[in-house]
Amino acid sequence: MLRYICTMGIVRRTKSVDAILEEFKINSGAISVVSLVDQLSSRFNKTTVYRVLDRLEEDGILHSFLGKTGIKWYAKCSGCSASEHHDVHPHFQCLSCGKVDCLTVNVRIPSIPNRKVEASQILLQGQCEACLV
Amino acid sequence: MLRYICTMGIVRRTKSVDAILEEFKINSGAISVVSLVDQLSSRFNKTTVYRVLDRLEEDGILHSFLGKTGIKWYAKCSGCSASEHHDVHPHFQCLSCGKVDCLTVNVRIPSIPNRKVEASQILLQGQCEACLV
DNA sequence: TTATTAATGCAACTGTGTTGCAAATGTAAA
DNA sequence: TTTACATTTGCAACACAGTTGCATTAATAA
Repeated sequence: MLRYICTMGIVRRTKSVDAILEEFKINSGAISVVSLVDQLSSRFNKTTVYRVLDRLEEDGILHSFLGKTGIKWYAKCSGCSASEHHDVHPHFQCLSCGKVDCLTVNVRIPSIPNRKVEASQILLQGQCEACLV
Repeated sequence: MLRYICTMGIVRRTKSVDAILEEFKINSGAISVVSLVDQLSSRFNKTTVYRVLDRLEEDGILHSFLGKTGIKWYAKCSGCSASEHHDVHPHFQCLSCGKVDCLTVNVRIPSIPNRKVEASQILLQGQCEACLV
């Protein structure tokens, strides 16, 4: 009974779920919601795209973050589940081609006196492999 | 001839410029544009607030960054000018009281193979001094 | 096959930020 | 002080990302 195991996110395997997961299979990097809505606009309503992405994130299949301009991006999670989310890695946005992806490097956050750091969002920008001349 | 020295940002010392700088004198941390527009709504139009903040940033008096939800925050620069911007420090947002400020710590960004990192935005979240029980 | 309920589409909305333009205001020079 | 004029402002309308309510559609357990 799928619905009891997974009460928060995806319950039914619908065409939109498949289509969105397919996009993340084709594109190994991160995808902005804007481009995803645009890409799928002939087949699905933008509200649907937003809601499916929400549910996939709840299930730990995707994770989201904001790009430089504040728009939302999603990328596949690796090693995450609905209960545990291990994605505190940095993201990298290429200033030439615009491509965004996850970095596997670990950025050490120094301990801050008198504060408790509980989460971090790190966005790096520069030139990606393909754009480095 | 002020207007020739400083062609990009603030040229005239107007009431709105004074009022906004005053807010940053009162509040030592970062201030979100939303709260600033709200705070000053009886005296200035929101467009004016946005434009003055833009100009103060151009002159290197303030710097801006995005909070967790993608809204814009401004904080006073220290050691910056219109030509050189030294603010690549992390920002800290308290999850309890919502206060945001600049951290003086240096986060070392490890070099990423085959990529050139040119900029970084680091937002840390947790408990600030006042909220740490 | 049917009953149930999750998922969808649509339209209208929210919130943040932007633009064009006429009117107001600050400032250099007379 | 007054004048001249570019900068700054307010306003209204817009742009854009994302959300909400609700009736309809479709996936799935039985």
